[in-house]
Amino acid sequence: MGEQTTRQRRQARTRQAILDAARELIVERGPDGISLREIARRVDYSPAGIYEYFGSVGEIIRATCEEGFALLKAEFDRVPLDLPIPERLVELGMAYIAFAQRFPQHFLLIFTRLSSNLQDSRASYDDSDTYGVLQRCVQEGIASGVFHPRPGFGLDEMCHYCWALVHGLAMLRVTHLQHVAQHFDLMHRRILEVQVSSLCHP
Amino acid sequence: MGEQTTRQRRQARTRQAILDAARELIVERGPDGISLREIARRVDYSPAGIYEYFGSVGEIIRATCEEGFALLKAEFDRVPLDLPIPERLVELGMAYIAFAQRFPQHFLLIFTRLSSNLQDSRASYDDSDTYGVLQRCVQEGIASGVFHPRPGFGLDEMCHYCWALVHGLAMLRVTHLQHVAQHFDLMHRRILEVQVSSLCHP
DNA sequence: CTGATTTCCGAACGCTGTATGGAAATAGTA
DNA sequence: TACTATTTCCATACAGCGTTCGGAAATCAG
Repeated sequence: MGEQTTRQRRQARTRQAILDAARELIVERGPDGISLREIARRVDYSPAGIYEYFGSVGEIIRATCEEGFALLKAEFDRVPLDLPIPERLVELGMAYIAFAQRFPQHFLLIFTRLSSNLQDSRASYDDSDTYGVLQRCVQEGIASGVFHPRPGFGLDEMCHYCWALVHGLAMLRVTHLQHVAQHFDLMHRRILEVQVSSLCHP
Repeated sequence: MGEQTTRQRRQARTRQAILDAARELIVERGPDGISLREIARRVDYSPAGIYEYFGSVGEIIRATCEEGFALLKAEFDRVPLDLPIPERLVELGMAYIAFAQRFPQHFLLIFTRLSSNLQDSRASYDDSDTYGVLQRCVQEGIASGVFHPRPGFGLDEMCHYCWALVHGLAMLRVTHLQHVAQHFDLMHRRILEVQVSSLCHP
């Protein structure tokens, strides 16, 4: 049993080393720069040796994306829970965008490569309950009477509304506007404030 | 001179055949499925022969994206100009989303591969003035007093607000929600209506 | 018909992900 | 400790990719 754990620990350490190399590679070269052979070089393995730990390069990408979701969740957790709900919703949105700006390659990997990967393996992934954070915030806003749902525009629509906007803002920032030096933070905040206020007034 | 035009016409026809093959390939296999060698096979050329017409596979992608922008512009042009401005803005957004749903591979190519392509060649691309359509519509709304700008939330912010939301809705639809059978059209419309109304009330 | 130019391709280079079969290292057991 | 079984790891090979280069073929201009 102790020996088994020794093996498992070694296995886990190697797995993590592979994921670390993958993460560095993504940061350096972007989503297209991921290469199983380059990862193998960095962890001093042969290309074939990697297959003992991951079944394909797609699995490595999936695992790296899950690490990314954990990072996003960490950004969410830094938003104070005692903030008034409208402000909290704005801050959650800003956290989403901040994540995209701080880890643009991770963000792009998750939202432009993950889904095309999954249609092959049909497997799911762990998003660290990031959507749940949004959902609970909006739900709280509705329950406390701050947000006003109407027929055909309830919790689901509100959540999708919020998610789509911050997703669009973040995505545009790291793709089409990636080379624009201007700071968008203030504009983003103003936009989010307008959106949140549109949830308040019926 | 007549002979020159003969050559130029032949050249243009071959170029178009290459782009047609590229477009079909994208539709069949998605943004990752583009292959210069497969394009060459379909137009009965050798891989090296393609380089007489395009300097790299990146150039083919750029040209295909520009074709995509023209398609998007065509969707925009189907929106009646005599519609009241708020409804017109909603319809423009729906047209954007409709384009993404009708040509998901084109949409993904444009908004997830084009920008990573361009950082290499530093070159620009023709977006068929699609952003201009949005800008003029919002501008008209402000000028006619339907939309109410405020300090720190003027034309630019409004446009970015609108673009980001529809972009997020469209992107989520064709990536993370691509396998959800449910029809999102009604939800999208409701969301856009809420957003546009938030531009009207100060 | 001749010379210049454009068009096209065969071959090669270096890169990629992945499958296979067997060697090396490690583990459990007698 | 010695033997067997399992896990770990790699050399090799295969098929694909984008791109470059040199020269052949076709087309053009004079």
